[in-house]
Amino acid sequence: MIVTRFAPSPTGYLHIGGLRTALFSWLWARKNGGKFLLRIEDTDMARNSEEALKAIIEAFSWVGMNYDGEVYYQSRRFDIYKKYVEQLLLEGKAYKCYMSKEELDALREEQMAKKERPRYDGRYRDFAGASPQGVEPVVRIKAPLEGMISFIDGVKGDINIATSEVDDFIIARSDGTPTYNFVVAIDDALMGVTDVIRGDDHLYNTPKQIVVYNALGFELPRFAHVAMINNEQGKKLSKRDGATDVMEYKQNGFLPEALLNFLIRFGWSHGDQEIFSIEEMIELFDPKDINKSSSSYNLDKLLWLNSHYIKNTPNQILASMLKDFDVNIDGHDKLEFLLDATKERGKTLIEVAGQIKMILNAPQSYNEKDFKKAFKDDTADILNDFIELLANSKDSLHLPCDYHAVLEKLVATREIGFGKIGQPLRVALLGSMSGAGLDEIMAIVGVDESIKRIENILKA
RNA sequence: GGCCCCAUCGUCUAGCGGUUAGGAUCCCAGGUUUUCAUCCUGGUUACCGGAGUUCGAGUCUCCGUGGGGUCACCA
Repeated sequence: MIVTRFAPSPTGYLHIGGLRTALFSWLWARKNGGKFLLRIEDTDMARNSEEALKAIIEAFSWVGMNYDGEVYYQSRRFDIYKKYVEQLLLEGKAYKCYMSKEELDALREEQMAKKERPRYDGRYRDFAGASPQGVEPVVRIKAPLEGMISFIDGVKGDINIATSEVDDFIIARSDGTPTYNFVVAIDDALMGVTDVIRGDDHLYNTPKQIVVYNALGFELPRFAHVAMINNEQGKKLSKRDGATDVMEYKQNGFLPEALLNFLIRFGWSHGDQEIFSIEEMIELFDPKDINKSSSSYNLDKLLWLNSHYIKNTPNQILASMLKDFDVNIDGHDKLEFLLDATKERGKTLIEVAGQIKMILNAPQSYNEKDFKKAFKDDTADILNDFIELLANSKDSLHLPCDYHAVLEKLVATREIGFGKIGQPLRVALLGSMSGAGLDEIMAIVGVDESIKRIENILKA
């Protein structure tokens, strides 16, 4: 069985890079009928935030990525890790190091001054003397001294890292709490994770974790390190790059399907296909198709995808999503017209909501340029004629085509072009010269409101 | 700086030794539309550089250059 996991640390919000690796992991598990687990890496008690944790879970729920079983919290598994520390100590695969933080810092500075790679010098590795007093020791694991640590990465291929790059790293702090690389390896092994898919900023953690796997006799999972998504300048994506928090996309009127579709195309593709439903993603995704190079984040494509998904979302569902954007049209008798007239005109739900508000609320003011452009000497005359025609056939006006017939009649009898009436009419109805179709707007707001809006502009 | 990874249109990418180097997005032009948007058609734009290997290289090798990652009692 395939078991994957997503293991964020609750130190900040879930950003799109994290969501993308989560998506990859989730898809791979779902495709294989396996399990996708969620584990919270909160071993550093000082840096955890309850709020961040909630935000991560909330983001998962918004995009519809469901994890299997309960959420694992590393902070609740300390006794497990402790047992393994004891075991390694007993077996001589780990040892206590009495070097103080100050000494360590001094060593590091010295090495840096000599332009050497900072690394622990192993001074307590084979220490047999009496325990120095006054220092709470840390526990370090014995990393191999010779050769290479090698593994096959599912994305990048063969990775070989010299053991000189991996020092005897700390697995338990002086306060007894375990550290990241130690617990990750234990948890992945204990949870039965078969495929570790994560950002390639973890590539250098992998040899360390392999040291732990080997020391404990655990079987290695497959690793797949996915290249980063950079910002538009090609630099590392950071909080400062604007909308990187997943929930911000929701607030900005993006659909989760659009976001997921957007993200899966970073580093993964299937021929020339651009649009993928969740079902297709599950069917087609394979980590072996992930490409090695990093990519740069760019908003244009997301906007395009979002408008595509908006256009293809059933009106009822759209209506319920629009509630978050100050538009409540549930139960509106012209709901279908309203959304058909606006959903093709907005790249985000915010824009669609704006279009709807423009239709539903009589204009408070008119776009000055449009007003000037639309209103000629005979415009008032034409609009008055139109009001009369509307009033006369008041009872038979229901559908957009009914209104269209009236417009055609006016154009025919007065022998004018559509623009003569269309442009000023649109300014009267919406306040500006661009927007939804005239017939639709009038059908939605009704005859009386349409007449009222025309009368209003005639008074202006 | 050491180590590791990467390199095709502005961006996301296809390509897997022989292609007029394809698609998408963006941008521009035209068409459709009473406006805007949608939609349709067309167009501009790319193999980082240099050596090899080969009859033939975007594709393989090496070097350079550029970018990224990583070097904690953070995760």
